[in-house]
Amino acid sequence: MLFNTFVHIPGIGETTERRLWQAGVTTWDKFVEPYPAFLSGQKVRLIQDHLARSRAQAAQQAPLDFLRQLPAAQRWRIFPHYRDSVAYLDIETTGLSFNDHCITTISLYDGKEVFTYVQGENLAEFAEDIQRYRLIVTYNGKAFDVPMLERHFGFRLTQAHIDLRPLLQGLGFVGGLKGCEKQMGLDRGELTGVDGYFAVLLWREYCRTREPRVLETLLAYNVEDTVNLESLLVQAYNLKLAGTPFAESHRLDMPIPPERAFLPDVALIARLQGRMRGGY
DNA sequence: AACAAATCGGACAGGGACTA
DNA sequence: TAGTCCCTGTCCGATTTGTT
Repeated sequence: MLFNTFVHIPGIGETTERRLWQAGVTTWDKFVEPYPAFLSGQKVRLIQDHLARSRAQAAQQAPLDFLRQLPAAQRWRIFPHYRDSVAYLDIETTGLSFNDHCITTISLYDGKEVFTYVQGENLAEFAEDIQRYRLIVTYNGKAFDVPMLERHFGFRLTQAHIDLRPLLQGLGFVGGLKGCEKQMGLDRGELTGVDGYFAVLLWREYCRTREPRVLETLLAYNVEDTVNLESLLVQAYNLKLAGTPFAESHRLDMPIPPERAFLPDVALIARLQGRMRGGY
């Protein structure tokens, strides 16, 4: 809903934007004479100036500049405009600490296809692949995944980035990725109970045994996280929309998850969980 | 266990409407 | 014109939150 947005203009907050919508100014093109009476001449000029700039940016396909002007709490609005170039992203590591950081696997989903990257195999390819996308979607990735990736690869990820954690928190969903999925009706099947720490154990087990099924289980978990990000963002988008006049017209359909490329080994999961409880 | 970012709450400033 | 008040937007600091 970029073309319905006015809060990117300094001096225009959510209240003024809502009043504009109520006055019938639901898109940039509808900001024409006669202007709503509650706006002073000064405000009218301010909005005119900024809209001219916004139109130019939209024409140049420079939505990144547009995004930077948008208050953090409103970044979700750009999502549909990037849908054809989005990377849902999640990484697994050898632990939580930034000191002994070591990325073990990366999973990337672009809405159609799943890509995975494994340390010791093809991890380096990620650096080039990620450049293809204009939007990154993560859960808590601003604080964890992105800094970790930037440190590992020595580059900066300059794409637009929607972090689902604060977005969902604002909608009342807290409790981590798994908690949010549960509250929003997503089911993990055999992977219920597998978490980030378990992924660390799976990697250790894989290093020890070199069993392909161990790696496949880890990747199944990693991919599940990534694929679910799309459903969560679509639901969050629709919930955000509910407070606007565009709830019906801009509503997004729930995505269809891709064919599962990796299958978890249920017996292995049970065995490792047993070992965890046993205190190993 | 460290860290980054967003949110929240409260304080503050400025525009605009109204009155005398 | 001066004085006042309300609404809106912004700023600052503290707090919340979750990642493997």
